[in-house]
Amino acid sequence: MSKKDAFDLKDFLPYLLNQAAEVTSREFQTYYRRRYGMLRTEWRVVFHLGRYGDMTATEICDRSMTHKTKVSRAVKALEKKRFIKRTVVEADKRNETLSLTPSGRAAFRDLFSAARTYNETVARQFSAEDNAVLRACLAKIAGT
Amino acid sequence: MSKKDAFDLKDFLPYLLNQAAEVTSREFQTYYRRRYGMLRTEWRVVFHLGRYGDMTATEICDRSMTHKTKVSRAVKALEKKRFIKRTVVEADKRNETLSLTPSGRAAFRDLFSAARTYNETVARQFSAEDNAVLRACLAKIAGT
DNA sequence: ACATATTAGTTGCTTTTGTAACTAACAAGG
DNA sequence: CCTTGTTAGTTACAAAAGCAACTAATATGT
Repeated sequence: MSKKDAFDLKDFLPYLLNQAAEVTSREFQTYYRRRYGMLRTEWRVVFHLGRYGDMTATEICDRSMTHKTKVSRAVKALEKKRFIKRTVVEADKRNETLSLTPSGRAAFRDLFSAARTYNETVARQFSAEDNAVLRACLAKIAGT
Repeated sequence: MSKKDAFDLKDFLPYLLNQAAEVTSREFQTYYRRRYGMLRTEWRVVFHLGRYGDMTATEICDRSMTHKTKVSRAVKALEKKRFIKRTVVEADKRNETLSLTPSGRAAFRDLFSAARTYNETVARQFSAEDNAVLRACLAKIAGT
């Protein structure tokens, strides 16, 4: 973006962000997809339950900024694959607490460590300072 | 990602990148969507033709790393809206040169300047150095 | 020249996502 | 209680994307 007219697709942040997001998503996808037949939102749900403990679908929506229909469908699919189970909350029967089954927990442990490893292979390309800047900028843009 | 076990969704680059990409895409989308009824790939096609001149669909695929079916459908839609037209290349009748119509050119000028403005509002949040780091990291991750 | 491979682009079918309308459970004011 | 409003979650329908098979044109090796 040096000169006035030299505005290029590669200078356009929405484009850059999309390309980068697509590359990393595709790469990591192979783990949860090939190995567990999960979709991205399903992996996110498993991540939340495994990392933060049992919670309701709405809590997952709030924490991961994901729309409730996406989470609803992910929960249904994960239940069918026996990775999670639901328990209606007696005190308020609108709520269902979600929790991992043993095989869900096993999948989580595997994917969690794969995620850390993958994350490090991406991060290793950059210096510690650049990594910090990158993460801070992304978090700010994402509005977190 | 400070301690060994403190690996969080917000430390996971594919997640961060996706969130950031989604926010900016949604924001900028309103321009081409509301004003011209375009989809993202359509806007990319218009951008390419307006910024770099006439070219074929395959060239757009290569330059924007977009799959050919997406471009094919975008071209069809843009043609229907009278933003672009196609001309079969006589030397090799498999190729079609795409070019903007007058109203396509007008839309491009408008969107091009909106894109620059939007880009600056995002970039303004960060120092020049951080912007450079951000862009370099994204470009590297995207593999460009 | 002819069988085979490659390239440009399209189409059909399936999967995934988005939007909005819906049910069921609960809350709160009168 | 009973109307009105909210919240959790689901579902139906439409829009969009992915994938693989397809047509048509050209290139290549023999």
